[in-house]
Amino acid sequence: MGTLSDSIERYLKGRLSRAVEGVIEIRRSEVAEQFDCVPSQINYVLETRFTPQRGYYVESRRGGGGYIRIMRIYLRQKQSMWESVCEEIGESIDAARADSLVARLEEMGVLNARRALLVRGALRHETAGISPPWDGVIRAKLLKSMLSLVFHEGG
Amino acid sequence: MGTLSDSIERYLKGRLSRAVEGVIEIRRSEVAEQFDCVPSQINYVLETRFTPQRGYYVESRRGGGGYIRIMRIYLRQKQSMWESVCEEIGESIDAARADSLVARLEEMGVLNARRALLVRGALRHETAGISPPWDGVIRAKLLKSMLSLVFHEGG
DNA sequence: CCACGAAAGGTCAAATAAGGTCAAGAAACC
DNA sequence: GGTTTCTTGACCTTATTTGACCTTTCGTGG
Repeated sequence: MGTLSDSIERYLKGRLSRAVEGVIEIRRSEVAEQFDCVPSQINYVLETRFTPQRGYYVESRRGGGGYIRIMRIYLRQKQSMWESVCEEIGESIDAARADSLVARLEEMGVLNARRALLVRGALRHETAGISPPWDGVIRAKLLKSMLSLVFHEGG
Repeated sequence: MGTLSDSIERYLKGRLSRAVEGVIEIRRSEVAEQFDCVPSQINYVLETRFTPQRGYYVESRRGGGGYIRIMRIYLRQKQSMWESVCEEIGESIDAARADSLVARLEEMGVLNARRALLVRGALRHETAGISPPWDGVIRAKLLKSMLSLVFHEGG
């Protein structure tokens, strides 16, 4: 199912979710061997899927006894989360950053799969054919409006 | 029998109706091959027949392991209301018409008081300082995006 | 000390594998 | 006959995989 990168991503997230403290330490070469791929493939997965934008922090050390440490970053409570989300969106946001934000909110359980899809769909549909820099401005407005419904619903 | 596009549409809807969760993932090139046409034909079918207005959401990924994912949103009796609301909003809508639409949806129970307030707030806030005719266009996009979340929620 | 080699991980670019866009021409429909 | 919808193809953008080459760290023998 999916690409090699997807499998590695799933594997790492699986280990992370089972890890206390939300931190794991891996050997790049070991993971590469497990998935029968070149070591730099692991870097690729880390760079594309474990970014700060998506709520991960990665650090590493080279040399003998080297390692890669992956950390899950937990966010604050709902009230301040809405504020920080607004701040992150700002007056304009590009498609990639918007996507990462939606992915992160989905992983955090703020958006279920269905809503995440609707949000992504609306962002794409409503900004189609609009050229920079206005697409970013409109995307920001749409995102803030839709998420305001989600964050402020219920109690 | 209709056109090639009709056949492709029927084929995709057939697969969708048999899919659990109402989601399918296709390979554009594979479907194109099945119907012996160019790949971009698939895009045409998706753009013209699988729109949010009609209750479908499409997303895709390029590159290795790329795919096109199509989701059916079930609306039951609300489907026609959603369509007519979309039509009423159109590509642009002025503040007064937007307000009365929101009021009407609130009276009908589609929007509760809290949400109606959020929608009005977002419309006002996000179009403030934007001069005609763009305020109307943005208002329309905001309204459709927010209402899509409301209309398409639940099962 | 210090140099050096082994043991990590890092970088970058090429090759490959998708899907997207757009406009021109053809067909179907008033 | 004109308008709308469909079909095709040339060209574009993005994502993944692989490999050659680079840098950092640690331990050890001189």
